[in-house]
Amino acid sequence: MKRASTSRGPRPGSIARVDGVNYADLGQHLGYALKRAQIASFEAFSRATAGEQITPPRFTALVILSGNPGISQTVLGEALGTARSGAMMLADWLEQRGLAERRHRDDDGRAWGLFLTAKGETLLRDLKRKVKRHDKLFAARLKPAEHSELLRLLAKLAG
Amino acid sequence: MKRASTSRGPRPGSIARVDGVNYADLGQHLGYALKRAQIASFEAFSRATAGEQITPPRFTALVILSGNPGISQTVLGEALGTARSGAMMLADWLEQRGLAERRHRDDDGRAWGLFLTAKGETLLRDLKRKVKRHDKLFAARLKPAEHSELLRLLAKLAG
DNA sequence: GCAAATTGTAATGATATATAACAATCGCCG
DNA sequence: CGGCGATTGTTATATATCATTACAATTTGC
Repeated sequence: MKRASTSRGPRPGSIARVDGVNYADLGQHLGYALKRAQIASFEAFSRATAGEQITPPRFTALVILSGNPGISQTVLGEALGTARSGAMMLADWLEQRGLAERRHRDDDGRAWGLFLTAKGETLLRDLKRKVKRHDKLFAARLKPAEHSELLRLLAKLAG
Repeated sequence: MKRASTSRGPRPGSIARVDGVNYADLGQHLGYALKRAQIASFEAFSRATAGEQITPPRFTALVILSGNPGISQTVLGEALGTARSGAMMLADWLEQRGLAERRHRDDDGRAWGLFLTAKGETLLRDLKRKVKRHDKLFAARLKPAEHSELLRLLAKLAG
């Protein structure tokens, strides 16, 4: 459906810094700082994946499928932090575009295993490259040491 | 409406690390790391504001209103990164609980100025204290120096 | 075998938020 | 002064995401 982008002002959700507005000590709040950074990162992601209809959850699903061939939809949902039904819709979406497929499982008649197709693998490789490049571009404001330090701190924070 | 919280497994959206799942190099992606950290932070925020129906955008709106008395709804929307209609609903919500009020503007017959009420100021003071305390608690995994370094890097990243 | 739990699925609902349309008002420019 | 475009607040509508609930098929444990 492609985002319209006909809007004039700052892109929705961008939390732009507006001139003349006093933001008080908002920057001291971890949550606010994280949100702002995440939005900036999301914009970089969008630029990287322009054209394709890839969202962060879809990208994550591709990565996890690639690293865990035959994973069940329930486990995929847990890994993504969504309800089973959410994993379902993701799987449907991937399947419809021929990026993944469901295969019957021998050991369990209820469950289906999810597998990336060759097309899915190819797309993922391409996406990873683009995302990494844009990540680097986007994080160019940081020195390399700062970049890795940030990743370390975020991981530590997320526990 | 208060979240149901009847769910059994990991809280939706938590992106829990699931045993036996291979996450590949997901942790190297800034966007993923940010999201995970933000979710953890959001949970801390929810704990801090349990009882009240305060969401991060509402909290941000309170802070901005406090620092910018008489701000217009359009500017508030820009500062929050939402469409005007979103700022509208936020203002409605705040007004309904007596936390803010709209006052006519002398200089512009179309625009309304937004002001925190005394009740709003009081609530904000209380919230700030709680949020700050939980932020610290939540960020306890980081050393104080790391905490401030993280804030600095995030701000630098968000530009 | 049979009850309970699990899996995938479908239908529904909630929520947040963007988009579009509209009236009132302002500001500019002739 | 008059009119036209832009802006503000507002409302209604659409959309996207995601949880919740219910259900059939199947597995597992007793």
